[in-house]
Amino acid sequence: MKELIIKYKEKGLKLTPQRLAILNYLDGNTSHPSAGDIYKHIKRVYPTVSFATVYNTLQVLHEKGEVMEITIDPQKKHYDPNTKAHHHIICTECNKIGDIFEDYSGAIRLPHHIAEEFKPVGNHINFYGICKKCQNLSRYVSKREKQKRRD
Amino acid sequence: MKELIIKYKEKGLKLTPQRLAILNYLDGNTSHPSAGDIYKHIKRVYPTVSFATVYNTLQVLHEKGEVMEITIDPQKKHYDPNTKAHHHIICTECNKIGDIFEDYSGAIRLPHHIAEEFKPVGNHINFYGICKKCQNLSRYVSKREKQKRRD
DNA sequence: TATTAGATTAGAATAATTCCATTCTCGTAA
DNA sequence: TTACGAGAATGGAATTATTCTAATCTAATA
Repeated sequence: MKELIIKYKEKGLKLTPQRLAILNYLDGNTSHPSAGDIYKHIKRVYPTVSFATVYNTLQVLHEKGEVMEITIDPQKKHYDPNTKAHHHIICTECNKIGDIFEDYSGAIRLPHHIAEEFKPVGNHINFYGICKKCQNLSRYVSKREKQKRRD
Repeated sequence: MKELIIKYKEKGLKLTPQRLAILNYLDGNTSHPSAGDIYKHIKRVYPTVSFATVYNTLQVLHEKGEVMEITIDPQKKHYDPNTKAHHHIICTECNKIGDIFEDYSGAIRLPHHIAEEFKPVGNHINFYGICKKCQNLSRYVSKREKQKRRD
């Protein structure tokens, strides 16, 4: 976190209280929050914070390579402050996201004819599964009802 | 396509002109259209078609396993009538999506501790790259300007 | 050909995200 | 310190994707 603040300053970015709160919330956070999750959390401390600020900050952080934008939930983006290359698994029932730090880089090379057309810049594996909790719930709760339980 | 119609009927679904138009548009389509793309196209033939019909049809097709929902573009879902397991590459400049039919299934096994928590149901690799066209364009066009060129 | 389950429609509602104009403030230079 | 200016925060409107709803229609079959 300290380093993040320093890095932030080095890049000529202003450290406002709102930004600090967002940085603090993200630091070490493994819950893969959405912009809305972050907004809700920051709002507790800064009730006047605007969505635009959250999005702006996330955009800046993303541009600086300080957060990962996760495209795994078709409803919305999620964010991950862990920028070490890794992958994710999402529960198809409750949308809970888990981290996967296995290194598959050697195993998922692009086929030649694709590499000829696209200059590769990265990759990300979306795994889909059903988490323990939902495996149990699904015995008696429909998916629609579980949808309602999502925060 | 023929088979799809038959399958469609077998499942007790009505074959309306709008649905047929959507099925026709999707059949063999490798352009990974979004719901909006499909809507725009069908509207030419059925000017009164509603977005709800497009979404309904896509949902039905998806439930029946006849189209793949692609979560690679954070802006919106894309659809792929090719339901053979495969992966995708997206151009980070123009969002063009390409297919990758390489089989990586043996190479991307879940780590044990994850497999213990999640019952696996699938996976999908998102590759990111810059397509030929954008590699050339990028010599003199900013990303913002290219954004505007997206259809 | 009448029936009806299921499909279509327009439009409203919702949700995520972006945009914009105004106001504010952090960080620096005097 | 203090004043300044670039960049940041704000509220609210606007956009975009998607879902919902209630009324109307129609494909398929009896």
